[in-house]
Amino acid sequence: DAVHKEHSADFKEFLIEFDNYYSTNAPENKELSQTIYKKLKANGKIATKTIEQFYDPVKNMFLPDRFIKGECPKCHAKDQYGDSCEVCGATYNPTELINAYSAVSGAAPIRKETEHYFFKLSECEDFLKTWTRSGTLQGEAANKMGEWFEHGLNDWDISRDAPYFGFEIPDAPGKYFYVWLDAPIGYMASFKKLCELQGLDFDEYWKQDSTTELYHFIGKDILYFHALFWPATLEYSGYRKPTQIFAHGFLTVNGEKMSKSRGTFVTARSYLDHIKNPEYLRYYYAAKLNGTMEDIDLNLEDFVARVNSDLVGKYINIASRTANILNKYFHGKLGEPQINKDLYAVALVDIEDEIKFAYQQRDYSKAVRLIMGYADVVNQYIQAKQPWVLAKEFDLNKTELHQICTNALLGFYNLSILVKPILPALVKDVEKLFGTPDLMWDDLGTKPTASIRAKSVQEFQHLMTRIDPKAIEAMIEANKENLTPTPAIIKTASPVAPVTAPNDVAEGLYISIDDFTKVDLRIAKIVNAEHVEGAEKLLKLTLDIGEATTRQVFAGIKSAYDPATLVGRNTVMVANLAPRKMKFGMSQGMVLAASDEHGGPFILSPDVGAMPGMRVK
RNA sequence: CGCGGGAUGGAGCAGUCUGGCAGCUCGUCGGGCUCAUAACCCGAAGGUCACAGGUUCAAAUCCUGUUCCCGCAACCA
Repeated sequence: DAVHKEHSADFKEFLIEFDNYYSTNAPENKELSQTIYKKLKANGKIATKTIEQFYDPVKNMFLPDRFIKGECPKCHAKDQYGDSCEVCGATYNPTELINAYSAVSGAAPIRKETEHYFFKLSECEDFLKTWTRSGTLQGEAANKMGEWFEHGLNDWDISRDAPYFGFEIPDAPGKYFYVWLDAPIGYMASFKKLCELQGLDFDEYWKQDSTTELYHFIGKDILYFHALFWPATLEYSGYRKPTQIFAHGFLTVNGEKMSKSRGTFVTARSYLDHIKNPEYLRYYYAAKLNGTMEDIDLNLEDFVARVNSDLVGKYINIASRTANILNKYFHGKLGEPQINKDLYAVALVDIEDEIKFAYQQRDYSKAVRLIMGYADVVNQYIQAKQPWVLAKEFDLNKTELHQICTNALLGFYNLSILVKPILPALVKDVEKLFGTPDLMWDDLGTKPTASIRAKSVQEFQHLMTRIDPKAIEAMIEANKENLTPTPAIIKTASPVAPVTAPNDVAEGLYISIDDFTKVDLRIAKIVNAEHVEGAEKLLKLTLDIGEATTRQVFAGIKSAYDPATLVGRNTVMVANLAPRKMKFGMSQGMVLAASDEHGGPFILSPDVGAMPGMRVK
């Protein structure tokens, strides 16, 4: 609920509107998920298979592969995960592990049979091959699908045993739908709610042969679910499929992954706190986005330059420079609007359709290039006509002067219509000034019906101000220092928050003080920290815990820390953890750090006075 | 050989599908203008289009190979 609220607020402030912003945890979703499941079952697409899985007898839960560890059956390395050995690289089933134990409780898992429900995806291969190549996906996305077909499609395990969250499977007590079954069904559920609210006919939109167009906008990381499982689910439960699926890439900042230590882990909230105006960012994204799956980069210097020169220097400035003359000489009234040949008949008509097409292709960067080209044309027009020269002999040139300013302002009016999808709030202000509410694409080239009002002229100059680069710096600094995680990363969000894994393990079990004292926690001084060649997440730390020799520990904190800033710090480590051979060398302990889905890791710092080697208890 | 994307003046990008004089914005330099929010207009410098080979009258563009970079995955004790 808290996350839902934060997302709602962020979307709203970034001027993203929903007819119905809903949750997957809704009664409509439960009902639809169960209905769809029953239809799939009636169509013979559901199978049950009894599989043998490890079970934790202490926690009373089945253990996913990655929660089981044991000795590698090939090379006999200790403490290997359930799916593959990191020492010799072998892959195997968890059932093959020697002396397996639960990573949750440490207890020896017992092998227990359990019945799982499968969606027979293997039978959908022909349908999916046709569907994914029927223009529903981008080229790159279709290529990616091709890979999966090459390997052959496996049946999809759609059930999870309790304890799990979500919806129980009908007639199968203790069995729950895997989240990715009901997550996309959430789209339908949300729409169903909207139908209730607005009296729409749900079936008309979702029936098999519905002619309504249905589009999904997703990040490329969840393509698998939306382009394979989802259409197959719909096809065999008697519903219509998406018209098209648009996947886009990830966002990097200054050419790299977002990073806490560099302060480039920019959340929607911290952007709003520091930069304030959401339309700067909307414009910048639009200027960079195209219809492919490419990642885009938020280059902060470029961001400031681009917004200031394009939006303020070119576009807004047209209004500013003309409105002032109108105010001074014509009481802020527009002249008789007429279609100017140079500005409209030639320059705009030429690009109007091209811009429209670019928008339709989701090639926003192209649309922006064309629009700004038109802004140049208008500025050049003003320059060529030199209204300030005409104004010197006002009586002689009155009519022409008025006409020029009117034409230029009409250019601004048309520009505003062109950028409205990108800058809705700004254009709303423009509409007020012209007295032409709800401008639409078809209004291009038409004349504003009302003259601007004299008292509004000043407002033209305040439509948008420049970004102060200091605000960017402040935001970066604040994100560096204030490592308190703020949720809701600016990223390519999916409409329904996908849930990743079950982690709500049943409560009620305590450890004894003896169990706790088994853990030897020590204050450790970081005497050296360095990057590890070839490792994406690891830093190699050399720790002094008051012993004769230092400890070498690999820690997965590279994403959040610059090694140089760590050297000399004191922190807390587990000193009696069994040494472990990692890909890059032995790790002799573990550094403690906090993290959750909102952020992290954050390593711990003792209060001043703690010395290396002191026991933590 | 795990998968995908990329490499084009100092920065950010277009152009590649469909081969035909290498383009846009910012920055720099020079000039103009003064209506405008250090804005706007004109001009200049700056690129062996990552590298090597091939096809062609002609290659940034098509083909082959190589290098480097980014994202995913893996490593997170």
